[in-house]
Amino acid sequence: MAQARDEETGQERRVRGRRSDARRNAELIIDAAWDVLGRDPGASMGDIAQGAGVGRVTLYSHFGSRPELVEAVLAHAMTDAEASLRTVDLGGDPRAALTRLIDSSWRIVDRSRALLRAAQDELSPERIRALHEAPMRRIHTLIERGQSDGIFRADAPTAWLVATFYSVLHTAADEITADRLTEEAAPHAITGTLLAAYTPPGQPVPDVPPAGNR
Amino acid sequence: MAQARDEETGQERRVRGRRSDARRNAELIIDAAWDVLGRDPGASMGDIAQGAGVGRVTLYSHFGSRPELVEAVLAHAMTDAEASLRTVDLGGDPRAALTRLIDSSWRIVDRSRALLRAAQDELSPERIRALHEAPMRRIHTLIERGQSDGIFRADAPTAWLVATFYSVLHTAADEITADRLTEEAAPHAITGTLLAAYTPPGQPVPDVPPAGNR
DNA sequence: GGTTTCCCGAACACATGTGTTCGGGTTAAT
DNA sequence: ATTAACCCGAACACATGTGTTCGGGAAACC
Repeated sequence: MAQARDEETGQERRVRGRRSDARRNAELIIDAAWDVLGRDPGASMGDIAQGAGVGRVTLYSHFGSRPELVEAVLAHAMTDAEASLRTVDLGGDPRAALTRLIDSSWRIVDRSRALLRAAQDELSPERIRALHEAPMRRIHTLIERGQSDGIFRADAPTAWLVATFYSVLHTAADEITADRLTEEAAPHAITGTLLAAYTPPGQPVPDVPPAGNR
Repeated sequence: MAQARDEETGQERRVRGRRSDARRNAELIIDAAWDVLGRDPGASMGDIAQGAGVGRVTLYSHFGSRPELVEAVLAHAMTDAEASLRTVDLGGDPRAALTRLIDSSWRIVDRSRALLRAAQDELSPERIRALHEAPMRRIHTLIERGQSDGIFRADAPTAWLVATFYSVLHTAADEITADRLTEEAAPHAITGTLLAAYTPPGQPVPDVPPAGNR
């Protein structure tokens, strides 16, 4: 009794005895970790504590180890992403839906790229994939619908098209970082590439819809 | 005088006084590093020395630091890749040429993926890109030709299509590692995706040519 | 066969990070 | 106002890695 699932970490904690400043600090730490790891995937626990304006000991009282913290941060980021993607209408024409999804996804991917790298150094691939599950399911479902409608190519597994989706988004993020792609040009490049990649053989590649009515 | 560019590292070394076992050890070390780092990007200098059947001190007498070694290994791998790609005929129909290029590239990418990760932890992005220059130029040239022939889409920068090429190849490698894609299915998936992604808007997506006459 | 070059284990100095313990001080809760 | 929960600097133990020094022994070169 007197237990509940913590909304962020999913870990069980006593709620009765949890003081308000402790709860606030846990959030400060997660936010700081998101920020610091987002800039430098190799940042130390000390760096993160400092970023949160908190002692290193305090940090360890909330998150027992580095992997534990990284996992909490990634989970938090995925929850955020899910919340943002939930507002996107994935109905109607699959191609239009895909375009909308890209528009509201690519910045998120861009921002959490370094964090993902930190996670890859600390967490197992299975764990990372599990944490990605919620947002990934949205994409998977959309692509699957497009495939059964004959709009997206069905001669490749859905999982492959999903992997391609992430791949292109991450590539765009890398190209932006390297200053070979501007933020303005990114959505057009991504959308054009993916709409084409998803077009069934024999069918014409669609034009990228203009930045309006999305 | 009495100096020459070392074929592998590009570094200057006295040639006159270089004993044969020393030269052989340097090669052993590079080979071992390729192998060990290819399995674990985080492997230590000690691990690599052991893999080469050589003392750690000997390793340091050949490569002054970890970044120096990693750079030499990556350079060696790129030279190898170049040699392999040089045999590919990139003339004729750009789509057919692309297919041939993929067929002889994707395994190489698959095998040097972990090494690339090691390099990313040690070398600057600019340095890594510079080392990739030779093989990348082949792809760049081919894509550019396809674009000016109207076969590949020209509404995106050549650099973006090149980035997409690498991206899809690396994704396939990841999917193979995760057992979500078989080695047999990989070439078809990669080729199908890239041929489609490169098709100009309005034109039909080509079928993937069968595994014959390449 | 003499000389130079190279090998390489042992040991060292150093840096950096993780995770824990201690103890006094602070703050939220009732 | 009292109590229990929490903060947090300092110090510690530990692990792991890098790069260097030393010195005897082995191998290559002429």
